[in-house]
Amino acid sequence: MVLVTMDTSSNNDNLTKMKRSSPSSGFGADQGVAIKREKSTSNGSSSNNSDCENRKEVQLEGGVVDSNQNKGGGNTKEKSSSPNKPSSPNQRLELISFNNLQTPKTAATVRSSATDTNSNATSSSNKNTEDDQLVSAKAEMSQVKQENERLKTTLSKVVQDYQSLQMHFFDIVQQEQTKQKSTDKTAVVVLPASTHHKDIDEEPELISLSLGRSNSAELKKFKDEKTNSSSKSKDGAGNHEDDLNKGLALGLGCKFEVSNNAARTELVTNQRSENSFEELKEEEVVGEQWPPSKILKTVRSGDDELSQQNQVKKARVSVRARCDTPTMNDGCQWRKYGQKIAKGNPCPRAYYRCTVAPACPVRKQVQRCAENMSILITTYEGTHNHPLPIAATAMASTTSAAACMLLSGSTSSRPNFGTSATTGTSGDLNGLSFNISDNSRSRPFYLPNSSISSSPSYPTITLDLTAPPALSSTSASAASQFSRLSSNFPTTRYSSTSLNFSSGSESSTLPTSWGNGYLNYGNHPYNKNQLGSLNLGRQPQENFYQPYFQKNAPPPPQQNMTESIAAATKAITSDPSFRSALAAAITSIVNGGGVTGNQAGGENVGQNLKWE
DNA sequence: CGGATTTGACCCGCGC
DNA sequence: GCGCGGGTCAAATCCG
Repeated sequence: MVLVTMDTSSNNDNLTKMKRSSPSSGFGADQGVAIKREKSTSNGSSSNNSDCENRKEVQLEGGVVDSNQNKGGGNTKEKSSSPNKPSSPNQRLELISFNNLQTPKTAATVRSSATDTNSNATSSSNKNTEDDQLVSAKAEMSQVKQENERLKTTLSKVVQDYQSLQMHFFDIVQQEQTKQKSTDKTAVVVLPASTHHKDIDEEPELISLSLGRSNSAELKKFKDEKTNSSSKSKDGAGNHEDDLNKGLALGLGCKFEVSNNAARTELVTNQRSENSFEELKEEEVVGEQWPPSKILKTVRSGDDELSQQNQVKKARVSVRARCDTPTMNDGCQWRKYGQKIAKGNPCPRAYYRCTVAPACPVRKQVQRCAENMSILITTYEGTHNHPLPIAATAMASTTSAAACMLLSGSTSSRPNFGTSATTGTSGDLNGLSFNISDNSRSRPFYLPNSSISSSPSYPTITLDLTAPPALSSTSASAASQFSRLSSNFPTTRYSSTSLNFSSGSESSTLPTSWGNGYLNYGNHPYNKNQLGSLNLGRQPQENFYQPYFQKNAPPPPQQNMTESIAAATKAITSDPSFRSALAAAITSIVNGGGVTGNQAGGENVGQNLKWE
């Protein structure tokens, strides 16, 4: 609803898309109203109403309308010609707007009309007819009044929501501004993970989430920012209009630095957050003209890119899910380049490389769980440097955000997930267990096939979609097990995060259509074949959640990440049939910050959902 | 025939 | 230094 009130004209298409992609409602009146209005306008455009836009404004603005449009006998005529039950949404809109604005006048018109009719009546039967008409008109009027009241209530609620969100946003901006000033002026000291019990308000670092986009564009900026870092840092509280955009630093590339040079990490993240919004704008302009990396590569030194890529590459997201097929169909195109028998697992491990773009660094490993062959463990590594197929956006955003979450937890910016442990953190977000633990130590406890996460130096986040939370899942039990042991290992270099998003009593099977239709805007040129083979069973739900979170999740700079997840998971758990809870939750983090979805080829719904 | 897959060889990091 | 294991390469093979 915020979307509608903020920028009605520019988001019509998005609303249409959202409506198309969200056939099921259920998240409250706001969503329902948004859909209803959009439906009305879209229908109006297809019918004989050329002024549907005006009519929509009438509704949204609550009564400022050209009186010539609705007053007088035209309205009366239209009203009387229409049945009590509007035959179409458009007609209903007419009634609503008419009633909204012209109720007294129209009532008077009706009455006077009735009076005139009475005075001119020559027979009792004729008079009775007029009385019937009058009664009918009054009944209709009361009905419309009721609807008008309902809409007014909805509108006021929308305005209220918008204002509260706006206030929330400005608060966040102010906080970030304050933090930025302090961090710019002081040397950043990254505490060991064991000391990260501080409140989330003290987090000096923002999170840049990648949605599978190439980091080349951002890398360029990163480098530029890096070159200007000293001056900017000295400026401290300088003129930072861009500070307004802090907290929205959700870029399209996973830009976490997981390096030993923690200070650099801080610098990078701070600077990135400073200009991230500008980057988003730039990327919007660039649109689908991806990748500009070729140009940018010439500007950038190879070392920067390599190091950056390595840092990104180190973050891994492992997804455990039940799957009968050899690989999880995540919507992306992969080419197998190797296969190995890993130690401790009779099942071979397959290595895949993303082939959507020739130089895409993203790779994945696929291996069956040794203990349960029905469980497929897919480990993603790297960030896509190309626009992703629609079907792949969910997984990309999920893994990317999960990786960022992991990395944020492993660096100084550890979200306050429930109880904080020294190197292990666990929490419960609306029934979804969430565990952060030291990778190198927890693997033996957590991953049955620890070989899938080969290198202990890689921070790995594990998303467990296999076990119902009621039964203590492997990850949860392992993580809690580790939590007990974690105090023995106070130093953490990389952490491993386990997200158990199994919801309800359903032992979730693999959502083989990761995000297929998740952003369903029709046929996308990519992966038509894959789309055809995808399981469409959960599409409606997935379709719905993204717009919901995009619109409702507050802009989470990293301190709000936990809240975001909590809100997302709350919404998730409210729908027992929802199986792709993970994707939605992560997406809520990503999109809640107004990320432009360029990875989807510029067609992402969230593209226009920028906080202004 | 071109693209994808297979598979043995090779490289590299790590631990002993 | 050596062995082990993970990861990658690239030639061979397969397949549509």
